[in-house]
Amino acid sequence: MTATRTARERARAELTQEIKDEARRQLAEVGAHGLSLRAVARELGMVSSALYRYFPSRDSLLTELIVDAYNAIGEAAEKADPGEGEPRDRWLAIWQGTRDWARAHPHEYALIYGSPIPGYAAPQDTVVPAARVALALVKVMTHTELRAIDGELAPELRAQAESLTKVLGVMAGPETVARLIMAWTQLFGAISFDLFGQYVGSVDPADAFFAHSAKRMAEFVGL
Amino acid sequence: MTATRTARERARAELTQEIKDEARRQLAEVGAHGLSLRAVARELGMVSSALYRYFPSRDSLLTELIVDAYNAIGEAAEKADPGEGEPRDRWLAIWQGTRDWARAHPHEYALIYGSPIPGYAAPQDTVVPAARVALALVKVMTHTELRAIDGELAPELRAQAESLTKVLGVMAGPETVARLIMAWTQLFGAISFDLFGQYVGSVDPADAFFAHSAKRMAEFVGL
DNA sequence: TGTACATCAGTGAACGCGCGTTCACTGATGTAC
DNA sequence: TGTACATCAGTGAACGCGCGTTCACTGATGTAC
Repeated sequence: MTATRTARERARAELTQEIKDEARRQLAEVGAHGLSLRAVARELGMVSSALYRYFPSRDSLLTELIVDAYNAIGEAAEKADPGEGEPRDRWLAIWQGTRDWARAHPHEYALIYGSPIPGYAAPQDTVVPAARVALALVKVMTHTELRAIDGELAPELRAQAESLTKVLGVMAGPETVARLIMAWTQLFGAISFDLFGQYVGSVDPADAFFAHSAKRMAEFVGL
Repeated sequence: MTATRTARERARAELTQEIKDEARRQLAEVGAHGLSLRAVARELGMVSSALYRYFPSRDSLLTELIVDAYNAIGEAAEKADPGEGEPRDRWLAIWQGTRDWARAHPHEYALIYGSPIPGYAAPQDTVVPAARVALALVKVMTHTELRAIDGELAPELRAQAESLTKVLGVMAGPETVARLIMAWTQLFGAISFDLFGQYVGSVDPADAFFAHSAKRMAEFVGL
């Protein structure tokens, strides 16, 4: 009976989700290092050993949370992109959407863009989700007539840029590719500085400054 | 007897230093959250309660490590600055010096520029040391004829920039000040992305890319 | 210079706590015939 | 449709561990007269 088997499987999927949700909630309070299986189980009214039916270890739960967070911020970036219209407007929308998600989920953001967790090695599963925001930005530039930018590049950087050009399929010279990576760095640098408190005393609140950065970096990459 | 009293005080100062050094060493292995007073004491051949003669609590030890780290990276930036010559060269030297320190002390860097530690509130003591790198960059621009840059700024950002102009005593318009903050963000954004592994798959190793960023941001702020 | 006293560093035991993970188990859900 | 068996979810006790902090104490170092 497929229907009955599905019932058990559905229950399993639901509880797996509930465990992750509760873990995310606790993440917000105590951070990644403080996340405790026992506390999660307690909150769900289960005994701690029951969690091992769903996750083989604490690390595997953490890994799933990390992958989920990358996907969530990536999806936020993609959904913010109107997909048509002025490339510059699309670019700005993606910047805003990314920042909005980060501000709404500061601890999940810290989980993926903050300090690495010592003793924890990011598995291969995180590579593709981690690239989604960057790819959303690249996508805007792919179907666009870019202002050509020249510049001298060190041979090492030129090689890296040219290799990226192939992978990304972006129609741009190496200088532009390098600037694109700078823009990507600027995006997350600004979000991190804002969320981690470094702008206190200079541009806090950082909304206007962030919007300004988004514009300047659009120009900077030739949009 | 001043000499004798000094002996005891010197012993105290030395042990305080040894405790901090050992704590720094362990920080590199287990991260801030994993730093344990008992482990530090064990390693120094003391009993854990003895540490309380030197630090009233674990948090106070952490605070000192944070302040020390800000001062160390600030000093690295200041020492890298030749103090004379072409402003652009000084700018590049400061960028390199800052990154070099960060790469040599990745965990101390993560302590100050990584995720905030949940439940830990940075005390006022960190504000001044935290500004040293930024101030080193500002200093280069203070005694320099800058290329004037115009641009539209949102009123909120304009007000923040003008207020900063006064505090920093920098001879530059608000657009330039905003760009300076972007450069500062770019500097630490790039270091963090490098150290935290986000450049793997694109510009790893990041040496050439970082040097390139330093140059482009120098131009960007008008140097 | 010598003695009585005060300060301070370091000890060792204890308090009370939480953690990840394993394991043998019970009872419910699902499967095969 | 009914029965025998297999799978799976969740239990509860236990293992072995480390943590921050307190407290009464001993003995050495420094101070005042």
